[in-house]
Amino acid sequence: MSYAEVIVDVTSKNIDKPFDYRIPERWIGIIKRGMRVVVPFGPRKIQGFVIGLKNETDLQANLIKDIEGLLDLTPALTNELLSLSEWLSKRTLSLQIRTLQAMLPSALKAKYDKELRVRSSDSLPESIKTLFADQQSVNVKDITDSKLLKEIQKQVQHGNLEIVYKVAQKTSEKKISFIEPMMPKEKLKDALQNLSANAKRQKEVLTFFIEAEDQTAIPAAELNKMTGSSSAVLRTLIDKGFLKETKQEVYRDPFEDKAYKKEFSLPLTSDQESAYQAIKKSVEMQAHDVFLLHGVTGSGKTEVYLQIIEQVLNKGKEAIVLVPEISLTPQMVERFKSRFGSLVAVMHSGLSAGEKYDEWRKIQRKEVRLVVGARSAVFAPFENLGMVIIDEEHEASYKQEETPRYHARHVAIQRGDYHKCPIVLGSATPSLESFARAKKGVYKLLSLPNRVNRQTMPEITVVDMREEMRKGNRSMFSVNLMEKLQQTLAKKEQAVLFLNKRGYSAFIMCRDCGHVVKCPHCEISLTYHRHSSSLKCHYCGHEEGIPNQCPECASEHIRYFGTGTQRVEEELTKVLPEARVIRMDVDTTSRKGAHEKLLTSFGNGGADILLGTQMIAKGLDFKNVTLVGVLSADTMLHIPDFRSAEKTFQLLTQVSGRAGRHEKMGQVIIQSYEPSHYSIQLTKDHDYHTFFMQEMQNRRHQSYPPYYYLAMVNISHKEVMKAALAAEKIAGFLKGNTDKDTVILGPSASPIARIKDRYRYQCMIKYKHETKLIPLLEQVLGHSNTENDDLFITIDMNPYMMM
DNA sequence: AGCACGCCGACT
DNA sequence: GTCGGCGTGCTC
Repeated sequence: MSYAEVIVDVTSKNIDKPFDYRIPERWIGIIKRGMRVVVPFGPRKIQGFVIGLKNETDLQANLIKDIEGLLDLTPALTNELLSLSEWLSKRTLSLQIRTLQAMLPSALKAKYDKELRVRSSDSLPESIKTLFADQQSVNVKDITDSKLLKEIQKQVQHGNLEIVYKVAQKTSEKKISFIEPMMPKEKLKDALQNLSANAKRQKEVLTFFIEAEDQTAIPAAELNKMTGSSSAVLRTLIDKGFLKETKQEVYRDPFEDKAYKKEFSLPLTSDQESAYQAIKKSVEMQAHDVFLLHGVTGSGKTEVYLQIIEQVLNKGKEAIVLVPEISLTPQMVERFKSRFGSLVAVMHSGLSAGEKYDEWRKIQRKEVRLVVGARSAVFAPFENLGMVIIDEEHEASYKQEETPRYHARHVAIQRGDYHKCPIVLGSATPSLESFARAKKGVYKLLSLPNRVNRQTMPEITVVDMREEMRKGNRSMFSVNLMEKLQQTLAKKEQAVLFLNKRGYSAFIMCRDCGHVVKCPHCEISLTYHRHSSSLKCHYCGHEEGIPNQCPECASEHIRYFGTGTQRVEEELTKVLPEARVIRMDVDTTSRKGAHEKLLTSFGNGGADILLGTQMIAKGLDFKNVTLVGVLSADTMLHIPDFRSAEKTFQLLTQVSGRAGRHEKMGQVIIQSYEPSHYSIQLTKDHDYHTFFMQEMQNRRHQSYPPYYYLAMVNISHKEVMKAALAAEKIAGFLKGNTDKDTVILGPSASPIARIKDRYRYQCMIKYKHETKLIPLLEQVLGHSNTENDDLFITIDMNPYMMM
């Protein structure tokens, strides 16, 4: 095979196809599909992925170029992942290079450098000679002086300078040096004698090796610590030929300082047992079944996962467990680590690029057989996959909101089909899509309707906040919640207070005219940042100072509104001064590890009340928590999203589930301004089924999923008119070319009408069977950013974000 | 996406 | 005359 088909690292529509390259003689048989290579592309050099090998090419011999470098010795992508990338590109309408990159840790992304080298220094001007005074090559990026750049261009043309294009990967293996003696002890003793009298440190190092039991290599850092030496001293000894330095690759271990107690299987309840048996059967038959494990909060889904994984591993296969933003649930990691020890790799957003890379390599090298991770872990390069488990399958974070806009559930099922293995979706509040499929028999439904150890579900009380208001209570705590908080504190038990974050980020408002400072580039109000004492835009990064007077009415009565949690905390200390409160929000958890620290502290009884947003809704399991308060249940009901009721129900159920998970009975207070809304009432009754039926009716009437599929076309342009016009045209085109039962909504201005000075329009497509849709949308996409038009079009198949 | 080539206005 | 602006077109 002397030619390779290469997908090159260029994000452009017309480049998104395989380019043929000749494989140099020395690499024939070495270069394989899935390897990353360096190829010449036009005047530069770029990274590419080998997706195919062949003996012939249709290309003229004079046009073809040689592969110039190898970036992998073993393929970074398996054959399965290569075809998965092709499938995914088609489904999500994204460039194949984007899907290939999405499958790899960001450390493997290419880093490009342009360097200057001198070819002949004879006629170089002084300005350039000084550049090269103390170095062989100069990075073009470091040169900012435009005069100098021009001179350089001239010299390049004259052939006196040359540009060298470099390709490397972003982050590489971590290597540490090991030191070992170069000679037997006897010789070392001689060397020691001959050292000069004041070489104290050198003597200590040599003595160390003479006295050491064996002569094995020891990490330099450790050696330095033990002998009080330094790298300079070691360097000298190495240069003298007494010692040898070798570099060895090590893993960055994010869990280094943690010991995990080995834990064993717990006995299963009969519900758990029958779910377990059903999945086990499918594992044994190597059937590609999709299970929906519907288990109420506290029903022990995780234990089922753990035991079924054990089965999979025992069969010599591998497993992937997806969890939503895992860094938020250290308890979960702990359970997997303590059950499966070093067989587990962990992949989540809290890890550095290097740490993620190392975890990925453990998978690639088959050193682990199980991955626990967030969305992207669904691409773990296992070749003998036996199962994918998606915990909290309804979570929106499984949908990637940048290209490629894929849903991990979709990818998991596709992989399961390839490997002929079962997929398990678990949730207390399944997404409507999944539950509907389970009812239709497309997925297999398994139920865990009871909590383990026969605990009852917590008692939920809904408080009407309008009523509180009428009674003259203007605080954010209802009388009922206050009483319960006091009782909980008196009993030395703990409470969790949950605040729906939306609409509660810190902002600045004029008290006279109500003006809120907005971003000049986006249709969104600016967020107040205490540390920098400034206003920032979360969409474009715009930052400005805090005004002394209202820019609208010049009033000086400008008021700062803290984040919801800050305000609640303030009020809480006023009404319950004796309570110890831990607040968890973006402010208090931004530092690495802060999250876990706060949770551990709370778990150890370091506080009475845990106050927080979304991040405390999931996976927390504390014995002493008996009260859960939801301060404002309905803030999410009013966002422009057909899933808002579903999301509200899921979130409230999730939060309520934090109460009374162990021996002590739990209770939940939900405060609401719209207490009769079905998503709140049915949370109260723990009635998922009725909620499902009710919500399905709404979806049917409005032609939303799961009755229809969705696709969202987003159109943006710097000029309102051009954006609106293009949107109009696109909608017209789609209306004219789709089936009768396809509904085209819009175009309409996006809920956030402007971001980064670009006006945004959207157009939603609801369809049932639309075979022509993908090619149609490809055609639409073809008009993106052409003719230097500055028109951006993006398409989201199956959108979760309507903004 | 970059990068080079190429064709027109204002400068040492 | 030349420098340098950015429109156009190509990349195995």
